Amino acid sequence: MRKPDASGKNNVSSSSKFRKGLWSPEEDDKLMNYMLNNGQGCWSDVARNAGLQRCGKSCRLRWINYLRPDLKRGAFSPQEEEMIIHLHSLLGNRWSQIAARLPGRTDNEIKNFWNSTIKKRLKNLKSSNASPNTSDSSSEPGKDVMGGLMAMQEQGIFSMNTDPSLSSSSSLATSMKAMILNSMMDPLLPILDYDHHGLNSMYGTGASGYDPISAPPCVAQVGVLGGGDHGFYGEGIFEGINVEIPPLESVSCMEENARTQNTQDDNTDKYSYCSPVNSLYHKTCNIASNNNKTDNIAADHTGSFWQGEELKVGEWDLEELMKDVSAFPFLDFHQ
DNA sequence: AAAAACTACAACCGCCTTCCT
DNA sequence: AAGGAAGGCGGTTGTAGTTTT
Repeated sequence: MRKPDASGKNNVSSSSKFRKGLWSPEEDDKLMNYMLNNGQGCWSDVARNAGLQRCGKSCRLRWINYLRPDLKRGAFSPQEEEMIIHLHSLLGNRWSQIAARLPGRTDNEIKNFWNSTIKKRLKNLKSSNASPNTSDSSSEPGKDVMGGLMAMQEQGIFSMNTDPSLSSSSSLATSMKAMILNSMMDPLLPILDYDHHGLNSMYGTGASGYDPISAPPCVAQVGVLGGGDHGFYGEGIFEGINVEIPPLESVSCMEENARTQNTQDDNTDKYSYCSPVNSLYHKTCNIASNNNKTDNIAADHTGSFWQGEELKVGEWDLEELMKDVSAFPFLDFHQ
């Protein structure tokens, strides 16, 4: 942390007229009062009009990460932890999108939490789970995966639904377990990159190039770890389950819905995206008011997930997915 | 008790996208 | 269409506080 400058004289670099470093209580008061009285406008105007020697960016950050009244304080709950792990397995390091689904939490907070706590925990888990006899794990990754799931379940990271009717008869469930576990076990691999085990990036077209933003839609053939060598798309068929996943911003068809919802929400507090889950998508639209198409995915309630035999571009609906965790029978977020 | 090591997290930086002129 | 300004985001840094040695 940087030292706050109580005098207000220092921390103003000679090359910039703006103050840097920790915010003093006086600055916080100024910004808070201004925001509560005037609301958000152009951030550089906010800084100027509030009488702050800060750049607009700094004010924005301070407001979003610290002063906003709807922020939750305190430690993450176990449920939030589970949610973060789960969302990270789906979204990678897209902290803002993860934060948008955790009311009252900021991307910075989640990012810090991940880097300081979860990442370490998973790393420890991974090393403790790595048995001395590792020869089998490379040839039978599925075993490794299930072992890891068990270990994480024991440590309370999440619980597995052990109902055999759900876990053993469903190749999809098995595949999803493996997918999520893989990303959990190695947080450095954003989603999947299991070239040699039949899994590959769900998003990218390259073997290891994870770029969900630029990558075109691809067909992810959900298979079981330890399957063939053909990767996650193309010719490799594992269990005949094809899931076409669009890049997250391929949602032009959703924007109309988002706009409609925005209209309804015009009178709501634009800064408050702390809301009940069932209205989270409304708020997400507001937060995404700057045409953040990615977040608008969350606004689509007309899309379907796992409903059709083949999902089309634009039907990937993460919010729907998150809303109904029963889509993931192997994960129990309500323990 | 003091020093070293570690942890948590606020804030900055730089890049990218979007908006406006 | 081009260019600049502003906003948004993820990565990284720096340090106060805590724990360990």
